[in-house]
Amino acid sequence: MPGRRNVGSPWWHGRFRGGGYRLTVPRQAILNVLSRTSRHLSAEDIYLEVHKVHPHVGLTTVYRTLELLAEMGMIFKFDFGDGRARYELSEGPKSAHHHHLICTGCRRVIDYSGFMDEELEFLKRAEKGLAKKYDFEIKSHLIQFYGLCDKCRKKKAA
Amino acid sequence: MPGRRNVGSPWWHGRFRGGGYRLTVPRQAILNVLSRTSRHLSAEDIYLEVHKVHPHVGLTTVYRTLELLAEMGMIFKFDFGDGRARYELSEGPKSAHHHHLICTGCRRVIDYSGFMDEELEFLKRAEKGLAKKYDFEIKSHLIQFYGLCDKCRKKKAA
DNA sequence: TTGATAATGAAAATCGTTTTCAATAAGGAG
DNA sequence: CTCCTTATTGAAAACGATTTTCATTATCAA
Ligand SMILES: [Mn+2]
Ligand SMILES: [Mn+2]
Ligand SMILES: [Zn+2]
Ligand SMILES: [Zn+2]
Repeated sequence: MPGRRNVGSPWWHGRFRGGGYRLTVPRQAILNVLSRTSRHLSAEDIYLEVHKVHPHVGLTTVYRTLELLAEMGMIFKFDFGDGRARYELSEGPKSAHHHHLICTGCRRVIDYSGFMDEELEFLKRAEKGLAKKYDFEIKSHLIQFYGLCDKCRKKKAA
Repeated sequence: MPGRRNVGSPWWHGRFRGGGYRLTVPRQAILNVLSRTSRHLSAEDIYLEVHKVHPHVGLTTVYRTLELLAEMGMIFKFDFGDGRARYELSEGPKSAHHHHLICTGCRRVIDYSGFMDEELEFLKRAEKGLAKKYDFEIKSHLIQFYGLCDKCRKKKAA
């Protein structure tokens, strides 16, 4: 039965071995949760989700794992202004480079991935200019738009 | 002695009267601190600075005032990733629209105000496209670049 | 199978920020 | 100017997300 051996061995296994890290049950569970959702989960959200399958996994471990994954560049950590950090997978089959629209009325967060060509153009120029002007090497960027979603705009009008 | 009357009556006085707010000693002191610096102060930074002149002003009042000023749009509140909010005046004689370069090596924050024409171009297109695609009305934006400053880059090379 | 040690979990600690509540003071009315 | 309403304040306590501590457990290379 060839091909059966690697079932349950997702794409991220190699990343851990490389860094000298151990691939533990909590870490796999957390990565599974993150890879299944397109939402922007908090540490507690993830803890609760993991808890359904692995009730013994603690919130502390969730925090530690998220910190590690962020260091490894496997997840992004965001501050959308509601007092808790939120996380999402940075790579993998599903996720693509995107930014966020944040509704200041209802706190809804919308993934936004259009106009990446314009953005790339802007970033390329900025990167070059900033490197020269401030002797600063850009590694990553954060772009967020704040405003009102359709529902909140209609609510306001009423 | 015409012209003497308004000494000590800065440009922001009118903003308070308009909103039905009282222009108190702590609020003026906080605005004075913010208007004198180009740094990105935390609530405690501001508290300590105000404390030199007005030792009776409490940290609680600083937090409350900062919240009010942010609501009024007179200051911006930032998260540069060091676990505390940082503030800067959003308008006034000195400040101009700008964004931030954040060194992930030493946490230094550099004000960046070049290439605003490119940015404006990008934002204009994004705004229009997002309004149509997501029915979302952009009110403001946050752009931050992360990377390594000159000193940290040299340190790393050594 | 075994040993070194990375990783874990429960509880306590941390720390920036918010809430509580009685006392104070800004500023309009008279 | 004086009085009065009430917005504002300050000290202390509460809050809540995140981090630290430390004894126990589990990973995985040998
Ligand atoms: Mn997203
Ligand atoms: Mn700035
Ligand atoms: Zn909304
Ligand atoms: Zn640096």
